[in-house]
Amino acid sequence: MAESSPRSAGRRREILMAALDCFNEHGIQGATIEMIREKSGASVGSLYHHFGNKERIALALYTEGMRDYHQSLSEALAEATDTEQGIRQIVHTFVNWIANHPEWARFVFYSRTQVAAIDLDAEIHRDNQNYWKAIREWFSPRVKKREIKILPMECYSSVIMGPTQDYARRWLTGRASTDIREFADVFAQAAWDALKP
Amino acid sequence: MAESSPRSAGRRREILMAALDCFNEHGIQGATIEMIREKSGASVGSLYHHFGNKERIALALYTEGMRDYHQSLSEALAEATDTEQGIRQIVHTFVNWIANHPEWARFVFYSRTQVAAIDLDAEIHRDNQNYWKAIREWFSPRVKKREIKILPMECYSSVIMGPTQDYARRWLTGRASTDIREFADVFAQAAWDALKP
Amino acid sequence: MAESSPRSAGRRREILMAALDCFNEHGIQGATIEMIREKSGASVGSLYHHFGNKERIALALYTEGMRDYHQSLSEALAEATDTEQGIRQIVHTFVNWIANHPEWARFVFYSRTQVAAIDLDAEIHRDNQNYWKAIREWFSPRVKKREIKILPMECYSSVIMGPTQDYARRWLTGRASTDIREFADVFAQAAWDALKP
Amino acid sequence: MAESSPRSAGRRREILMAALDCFNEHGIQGATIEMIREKSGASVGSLYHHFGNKERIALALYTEGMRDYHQSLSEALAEATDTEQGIRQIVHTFVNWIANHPEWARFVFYSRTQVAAIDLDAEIHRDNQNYWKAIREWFSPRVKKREIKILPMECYSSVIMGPTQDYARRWLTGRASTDIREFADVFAQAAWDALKP
DNA sequence: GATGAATGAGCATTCATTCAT
DNA sequence: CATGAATGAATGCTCATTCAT
Repeated sequence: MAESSPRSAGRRREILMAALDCFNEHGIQGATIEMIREKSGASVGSLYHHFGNKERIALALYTEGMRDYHQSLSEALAEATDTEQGIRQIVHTFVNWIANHPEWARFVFYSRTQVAAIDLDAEIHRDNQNYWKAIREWFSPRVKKREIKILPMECYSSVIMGPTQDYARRWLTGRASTDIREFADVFAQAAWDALKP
Repeated sequence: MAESSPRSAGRRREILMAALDCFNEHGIQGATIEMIREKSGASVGSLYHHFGNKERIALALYTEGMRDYHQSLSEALAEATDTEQGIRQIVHTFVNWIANHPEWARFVFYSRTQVAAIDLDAEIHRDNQNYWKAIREWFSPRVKKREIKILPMECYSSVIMGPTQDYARRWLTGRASTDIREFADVFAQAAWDALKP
Repeated sequence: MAESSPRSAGRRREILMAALDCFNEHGIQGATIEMIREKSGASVGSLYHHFGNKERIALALYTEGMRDYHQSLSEALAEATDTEQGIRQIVHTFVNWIANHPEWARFVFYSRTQVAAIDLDAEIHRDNQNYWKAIREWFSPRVKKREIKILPMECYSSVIMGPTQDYARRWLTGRASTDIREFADVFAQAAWDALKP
Repeated sequence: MAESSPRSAGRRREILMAALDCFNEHGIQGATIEMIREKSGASVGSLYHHFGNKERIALALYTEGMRDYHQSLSEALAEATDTEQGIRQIVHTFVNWIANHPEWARFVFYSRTQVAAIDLDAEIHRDNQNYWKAIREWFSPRVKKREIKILPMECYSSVIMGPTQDYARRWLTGRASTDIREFADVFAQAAWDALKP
């Protein structure tokens, strides 16, 4: 009663975390309610009480994960003093977030398509727009001042994040073994090399 | 590229192509035998006669897709005279293959994890090893001759293919609209910039 | 007809009325506690506090509905001076009650079987017996005095009420559109025609 | 293969008959697929193979039942030479059909509302229109020739069938014990009394 | 009296797979 | 090689009911 029922807040989180594991191990479709139930310790009814259906658990997971990442990035960009440092920060923030939340990162990478197909509300889409708006606001003036090389608009994110993302996918699925943090500088450098005027 | 092999003729091919669409639209798990049956025009019995079970349809699709791509790449590398041209060829070959087989590309990108979980035979794994061996054979001497910048081994493929791959994912799922071929040079340049000594 | 009894006041009545709508729309089995909760504005706990379970809501509804109708009929018969007028009164009272309480009438007609299966207490059965006893007491002397045509005992109620009841069912479910009151005389006449000696 | 697979025709019928019993005993909603499966001896999959879902079993049952009854009535009317005999035939045909197919009759009477709510295709509605059209074609000329008393159009069917229907409901649910056939003449007479000019 | 989170048995339905023809 | 009826384990989800606050 005091400040958000601790009981149910706990339940909700327990369910979410159990679902994260299950979805990563079996995919959203492959994971069963029963698996999530067993892992979370909640009852089936409780699962449905809190989320309504399986897809909405996935949606909540995706949304919360992305918000957490977007938050980290915003804070990093806010602190970046010059352009080069900002670009490097983008890569480092990404790498750190992945390393700190590998399960969440895996889910977000590998379930984007499926989750997007679910998002009736277009909640994710809205979140995404806000995110890109913030990114653009940081970039625009720097492109104008020619502190960043001119590229087709649609290529920037791929050029900056592509290598990191590719390695992250491999690392998160065990196809690459070296901790991604060891390569953060390599990828940050690659990004800046590709963008410096 | 060769004329369709006799094994792939008729019914078999129809089923495979129908399955490709279904898997891309619903995922391997989400697609049902009934969907594939309807789209292919074959009967349930015929599906099982040709492939044994659903997973093996996915496996066949993946294997054939990858082999076709590997073939293209081998041919391209064989023709590449110098190192820079080779690196550029890698990107261009990738881009062209994606543009010529978008449905197949989508499947291969988005179902890798699921298919890998299926591959009891480790057939894919073997194919992959052959592929990487060929790649290494092309690269090694050029790294030794210092025609390519020294990077941690595990980073090369991410640095070369990451941006292209990232854009390809966005394009194939409709999140980016400009034809990937228009950016082939941009990504080839980025790759070479990152690797030139 | 008396002012709502204290037991029926407030919450209890709100729940009953909400349940009536829900039962009519979805049937007793098809209506859910959640529907009744939403329509009544009460909480789940409150529903159970007042009625114990879903079936007992239906039972209460049926019992109160029937008692109200029986009451109307008793009063009507008490005022009937001669036999023909009495028979006509029976039909008119029925028609009026239906027209004044269409929702209640629908429930009572269409849920009789289901409610009967519930009535552990046989409360309804007892009510019914009292009702038929009263009817018989009004009829018997008139049959003896030959003021009513002799028919097999079990046929009387069907002959008197059948046409009205049939039309009522059709009207209450929208299969007939003309207000049943417009035909009250037609059906009263048919009843008397069938019974006059 | 010869003339409609006897195997599956049998299955279909077995399922239908099992469902009829279950629906009558528990209502459409109350009957479970498991009950029908057990009683019919078919597998769950077979049930769904033939009917698609539970509601469509009910629909098939209703449709086939009504068609059978409509057929009987058509034949009876076709043989009726004069008007009085025709009216009596309507009642007798109804009584006989009920007595010969009591389970089917119960289902049709007590599930009409629920089945109507299911009938997306309005198949029943179409059947019904054909039925009423045939009835009207028999009646119209006789009303014009004044061989039948003038009543409001919507009242005819209630006046003719109401008493029989009311008794049938009571008999089929055990609230009346005398075989309905014993009263066929009583109800036929009542109908003709109400309609003779 | 009121509230609503939690429970879990029960249900309709799906779908990969088999096999007789 | 082809067909499609049959199978039944597995699954997502519902909903009456309880009970701590």
